[in-house]
Amino acid sequence: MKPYYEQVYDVVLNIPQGRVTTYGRIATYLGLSNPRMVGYALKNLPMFSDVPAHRVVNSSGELSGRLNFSLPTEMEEKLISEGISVTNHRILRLDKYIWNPIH
DNA sequence: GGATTGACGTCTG
DNA sequence: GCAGACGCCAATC
Repeated sequence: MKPYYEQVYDVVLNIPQGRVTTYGRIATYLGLSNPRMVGYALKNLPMFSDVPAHRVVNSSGELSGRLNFSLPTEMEEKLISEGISVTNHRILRLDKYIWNPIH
């Protein structure tokens, strides 16, 4: 069994382009009792990694973790370049872009 | 080893 | 819809 944070990475890596998911969904999918663990795992994310952490937002669709990125502005641009409407650090039509890990 | 903090979510009022 | 309280686990001090 992988450490919980590696499972988080694995789920995030499976998020298709142009789609996003929430901390709670990842936590529920992995059986984590606390969604906060997902955020902690992403916080511990190595700087040189291919994990698209910018596709993970909170339940409101807000980019709550953008300040933790080395380049917060680039994070928004990535989402926009993937076809996701982002305004005021928030995703519009979140229910349209939301993605379930189970799939 | 106790207290604090944190990319959060859900329940209540 | 918004604000406050609680929960839950891991890392850090």
